[in-house]
Formats: sequence, C-alpha cells, structure tokens
Amino acid sequence: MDEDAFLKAYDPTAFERPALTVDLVLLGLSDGHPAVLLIERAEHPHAGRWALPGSFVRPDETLDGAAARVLRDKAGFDAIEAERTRLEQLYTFGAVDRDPRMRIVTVAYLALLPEAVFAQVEEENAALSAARIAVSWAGEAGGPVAAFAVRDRAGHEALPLAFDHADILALAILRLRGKLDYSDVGFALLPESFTLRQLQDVHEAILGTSLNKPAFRRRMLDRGWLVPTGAREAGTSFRPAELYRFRKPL
Amino acid sequence: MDEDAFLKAYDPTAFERPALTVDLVLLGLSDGHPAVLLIERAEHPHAGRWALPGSFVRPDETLDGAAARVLRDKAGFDAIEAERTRLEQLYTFGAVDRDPRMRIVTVAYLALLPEAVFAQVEEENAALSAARIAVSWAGEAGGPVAAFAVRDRAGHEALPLAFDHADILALAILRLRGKLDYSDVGFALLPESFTLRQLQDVHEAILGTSLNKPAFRRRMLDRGWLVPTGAREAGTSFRPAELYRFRKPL
DNA sequence: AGAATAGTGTCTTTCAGACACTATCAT
DNA sequence: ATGATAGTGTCTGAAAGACACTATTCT
Repeated sequence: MDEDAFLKAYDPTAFERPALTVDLVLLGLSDGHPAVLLIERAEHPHAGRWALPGSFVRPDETLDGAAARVLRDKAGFDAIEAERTRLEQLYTFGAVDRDPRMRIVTVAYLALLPEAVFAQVEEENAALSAARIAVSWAGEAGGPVAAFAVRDRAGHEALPLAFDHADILALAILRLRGKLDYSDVGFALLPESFTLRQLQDVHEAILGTSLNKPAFRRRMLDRGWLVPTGAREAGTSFRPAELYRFRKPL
Repeated sequence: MDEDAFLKAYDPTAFERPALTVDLVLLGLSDGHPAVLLIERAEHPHAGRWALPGSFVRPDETLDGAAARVLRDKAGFDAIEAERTRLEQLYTFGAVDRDPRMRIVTVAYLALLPEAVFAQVEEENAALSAARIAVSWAGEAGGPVAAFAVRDRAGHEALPLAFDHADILALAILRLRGKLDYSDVGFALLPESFTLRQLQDVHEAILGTSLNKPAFRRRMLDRGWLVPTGAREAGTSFRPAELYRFRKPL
C-alpha cells in the first residue's frame, strides 16, 4: 500500500476533520512573579473557568499568522507591539476529548511580555486578567503547575483553568526554564533598562531556585550581552544599582 | 468582544477547516551515519520526490495515536516494535501553500530506531528506503539539511524531498542535537549492547564534531546509566572493547 | 552614623580538554 | 613481536559555588 492508495482510501474531503485552533500563553511578571494573561469564560462549556486567549485557524493564514491575529484582536495589542512580540510555537495538543463540544486540536504559542506591556495590556483590556503562576515541585523533573489569581491571592486558592490549559501552561514554564540558560529569554520579561538584581530575580523566579550572586554576575557580564547605560536606579533608600541595557550578540 | 462572541462569529462548522496530518521522521544509523526512512512518491504532486511517511488524523484518534498508526501501517512495525518505539512530537508546520492540493497542517513526529530495527524495516518494507542525511554547516546555528540516498551516493546527489519535508528533517536533526547531551537519546540509536566507541561515534555523527575520548568516557560512565555486560566485542582484529548495556536512571 | 543593598576579590571544587601512557587482543 | 585499538593517569585551565569583604547611597 503506497501513499497514493492511502490518500484515496482516506480522501480528506470525505471524512470529518478535526477543528484547529491556536492558544497563546502570554507570560509576564507581576510583582516580580511569573504571571499569565487569562480570559474568564462567561458561558459554558467551562463557564467561570479561565482560558488562554485563542482562535480558530482560518484557511488562508499560517499558524504563526493566526497566533499574531489573536495577539491583536483578543489581547488588544496594536500593530507595533504585536510586531515586537516574538511568538514561539510551543506544542500541539490533540487529546480527543479536550473540548467537550467537538474535536479540536490546538497549537499552543508562547510569548514573553516586558513588564510594562504586560501591565498595560491587563489594564486596558477588560477581558484579560493577570494570574500569578505557582509551580508545584513534586518530582523535581517538572511537576504540575497551578495558576493563581494575582489579585485574589489572599486565600491562595487556585484559579480553575478551562480545558487542558493547565497542561499547556505547565509546558510553557518548562520550556522557559529549559531555555533560560542558553538563550536571551530572560531579558524579554524585563523593561528596556534593568539592574542585574532584577535580572537575577527573573531567573530565580522561573527556575524556582536561588542563584549565587557573584557567579550570576560573572556569567551575565562575560557573555557581552549587557551594556551599561551609565544611569542608575532611582527611588531606592539605599545605594542605587547600575542600569544595563540588553544588546543582542552580533 | 469576548470569546463566545468570537466563537459565534467564526462557527467552525460554517467555515472551511485546514486538513490535519502527521508525518514521521524515522531516524537511524546506516553505516554509522544518520539516515532517515523515506517513501518515494509515485504520483503527483511531487511525483518522484521523497516524502516522510504520514497520514491524515482521524476524528477519533489522538495525534500520538495517529503517529503510532503510521508506524504500524506505513512503516510496517509490528505491535511490539511499535510499542517500544518512542515517538516524540517535533513541531507543527502550517504554511498555507505547503501542499499544492489543499490546505494541510501537519504535526511532525520524531522517532529514533535502533540499528537493527532500522535495517530490518528498510529491508522488509519495499516502499521505504533509507536515505543518508547530510548537514550543511553554513551558519553554525543550524543551516539547511540535505538528504542523500544511502544506496545511490556515488555521485553524492541530493535526494529531492517532497513538500516542506526538508525543513522538517532539518528541525529533527537540530532537536536531536540539542537533546543529545542531557537526555538518553544517544542510546536509542544503538543496539541492546554496545561499546563506548560506538556510543561516541553516534554522538559525533549527530553533533558533526569530534569529541575528546577520556572526557567522553568519564561523562558517560559517571552518569551511572551504563552497565558493563562482562562480554566483549567479537570479530575485531585488535583488542575487543567491553560491551555495555543502557539502564535507565532510577 | 547607620542601614541596606551594590558590587568585588579570592579560595576551593569541579570538570572538560589535551596528551601521553599502559593494556590487551588478533595475526 | 607487531599493529591497532581499548582504556587510564595526570596536568592544566575555565568556570561555578561559597564567603567575606569593600563601596555607595539615602535617611
């Protein structure tokens, strides 16, 4: 049986196709802690639960294109912000019953938002809320991830996520953690200029561990990706730290 | 505009959906070199070109399930072999014009086959051929990958790949390379028992570099994943190397 | 001056690369 | 014995962890 015979036997127009969507994990920092932008579902299925922003993929757009459209239409990014935001494909989720309405396969994307953008989007877009992420460290090899509402975290109650979006979120954190050390993702969450302490805090928040200060500074400075701005932190009641800017390696 | 309004506006049953397929990158070693199993397309589109084995995703199966089905039906794996083979999702390709017939989005999977399985499948399944992979190292950051027929490599002419399958193959090699150092993928290509030299050869073939022998041995043995079998290599005209078995870390 | 954090000097340990050396097997 | 590869001992240098120390700014 060769491929063409197979294609005839399974003529796609004659059979039902799964629906295809994209879902976006929009990560940022809220109070120095990792957080994600979520939409509260108003109607069922999963009414009252929180979902990642997403959309169906149209026949005439790429997957990346669909993800970029969600960024504009559902997260309210303007063209410039959307252009600047780097969307990275994360994984494709295809469990048969992941949506109770019908068979839907979703391609998950991950984007890291600078603190200012993250806060602004959450403020301007009433449909979106920032939810702090809490990671359970059961097995050290990447346990389950729970999301908490960043505003209503007095009781530390978990925000219920819709569909399999908790799995998607967990994978996003793991991906981020894996790339933290050898890529420039650590800078994507920070504003234009930042201190080394802020950078270290971001790394520690994502990794869930504490890092050695001199070693961290050495590694970061030796890479040559940091340019001192000459300016210093303002508004502290102690010695202000020097501000650095991230410059992509040549 | 909230999600439900959006869902109403884009009722998926009212609009055309992309078709969804899975494609498998079945990697193995041929003569110590990385190779992939390909199917020569008999009819157009892309007649005469070589394609990764794949299939449409059925409504009642997961993506992983569809990939496993291709392994059995198109690659001719029996149930036991298919069970043993670990399929890993690689990436989802969604360019609008990647297939000339219609809009098809494909989820690519990667599997590593032990030498014996690789050779056996190629021999028994007339539709499949092993093609050696050649990697161009233009930019050091992962340049284009070309596939050569392993049998007809006298002239070193590139095998033309169908659709965007060259891109898929290139990404598979990059993924493999990235995981080689911190995972156990290096063992998946080797037979049950193997020498440290064979293991090093596999690593060098995938990385495209030569490695330091004492350092390599130290790293591998210190990980505690290797168990000496007590037996030794046979059939050499020199000192036979000790054979090791891979044991998963506890 | 005191408090609080920024930033550095240095010792130790760990580990990869390099190189030379010894060990062992077939012929 | 010879040839060829397996396998190891050891030196060196690079880099991380630990710790203590100095520096700087605000109140």
